[in-house]
Amino acid sequence: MSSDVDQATPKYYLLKTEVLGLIANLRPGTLIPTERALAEKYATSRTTVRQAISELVAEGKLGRIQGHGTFVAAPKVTHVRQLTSFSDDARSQGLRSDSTVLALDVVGSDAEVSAHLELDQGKPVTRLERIRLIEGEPLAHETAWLPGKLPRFKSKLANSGSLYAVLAADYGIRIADVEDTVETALAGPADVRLLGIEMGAPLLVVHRLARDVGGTPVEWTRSTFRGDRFRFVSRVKSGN
Amino acid sequence: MSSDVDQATPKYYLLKTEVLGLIANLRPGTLIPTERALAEKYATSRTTVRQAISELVAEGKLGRIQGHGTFVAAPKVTHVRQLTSFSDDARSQGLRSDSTVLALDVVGSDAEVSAHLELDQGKPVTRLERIRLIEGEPLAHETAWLPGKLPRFKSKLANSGSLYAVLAADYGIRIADVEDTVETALAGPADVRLLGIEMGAPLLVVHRLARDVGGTPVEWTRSTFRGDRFRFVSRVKSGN
DNA sequence: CAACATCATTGGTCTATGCCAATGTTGATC
DNA sequence: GATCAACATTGGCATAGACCAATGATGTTG
Repeated sequence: MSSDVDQATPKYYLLKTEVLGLIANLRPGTLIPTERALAEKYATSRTTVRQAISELVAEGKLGRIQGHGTFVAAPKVTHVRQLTSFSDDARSQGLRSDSTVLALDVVGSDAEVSAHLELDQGKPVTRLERIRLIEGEPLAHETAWLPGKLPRFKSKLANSGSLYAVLAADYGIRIADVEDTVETALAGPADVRLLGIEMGAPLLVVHRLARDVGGTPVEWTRSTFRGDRFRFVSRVKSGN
Repeated sequence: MSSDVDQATPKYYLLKTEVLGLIANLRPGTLIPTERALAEKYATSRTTVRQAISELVAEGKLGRIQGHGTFVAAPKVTHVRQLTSFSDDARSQGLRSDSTVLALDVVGSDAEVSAHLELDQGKPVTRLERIRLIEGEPLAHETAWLPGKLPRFKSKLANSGSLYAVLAADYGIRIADVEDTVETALAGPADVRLLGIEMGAPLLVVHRLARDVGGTPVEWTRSTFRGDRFRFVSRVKSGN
């Protein structure tokens, strides 16, 4: 029967608020006190300090480097998605965008890919796996599957860097319709290795299905974005 | 020397994978062993078990209730966003949608709201704060700000439940363009209270700015969605 | 039989502590 | 002066244990 909200606020959450106040006016990169120092200052245990710090790291407010310290994080990068690709988006914001190709090959489609591309399982699909960087920092891990084989795809992609531009210019494939799904996930060892984040960090997992004018699927992509450095923006205009 | 795999992957992550295997073929709602039992079974401490379980809860794979136990979670709800609203989206999927109005009043716009609605600070705006439920379960906390006062807004909204339908039918406001930004956050005490989730759970925070045909902002909304039960879907069609 | 008090169980929070891994500094060596 | 080894510092992982809070079963009582 009793109203009972504030009484129950755990100490680690109060500490989290406290640290937020500490860093409010600090520039990105500024080191904050060590975990052991904070534990002593606020008369608590290092475990409790770590729980507070961990959540602030997961939210993108702090960063930490083992052996170095914990520091104020840089503001989030904003990313715009329309019918454009990653590289176009970045360019439109005046940001330097790069990508590292991890794999570019033709493989047999598995159950998931074939279902989305509406192909029979095992049919050849072109797989393009890339790390996407903005301002030199890895922000996303992206794997795209395209139906069939694309002749001289590698060299053409190397020139442009923009998948959608190559598809349109060299293969006559025009994207007419995309559907994105966004959900949260937590970073595992593979994400840690590829994106340079820490275990358990929140991720935005985006699946994109693109179709051409006739409604035929032409691209199925799974992208993993750093949740701490990223905002997903979609603009929709009424067709009426 | 060292066996390299042990060193690379922390024990809590191995345990996480182990538990994923345990629940792979279990129906939602099935209780898994208690934290103390798991700690004993895998010869580890309860702290380590909790770190593994906590991440699985954050990912929406498990749920837990204090005093009761830890159980397999239900699959995610899919949510479609176009130029539609929450209620329309749910209906199109055959899901029962409700909303609880927490606040419906006229307030002076603060700095953030006035900036987005392109008003002078302090100008009156209509504030509508709601909890959104699907199938009786709270999934989102949503606060919308609309420029000015809307006569008889309360009664009109009560009839329809759909904000966009009311705006169009009763006030002649037609949305022509929306921009959504999506980012991750972690649940604090207020989110815990309103959405019935646990501290530190990942959230999707969506800001929406809607404009009419003339480009005038007509709605600024901040929505907080449960990251564990939700997928954000946006469909974009080419206007070319 | 219904209502209530009791109590064991289970998750939630916190402490205190230890060792490992990565980093950066200090100082010896060439 | 440059190089490299040793060491201190800092975050990362894990243990063992304690107490609290919510839940649900058990048993008592009116």
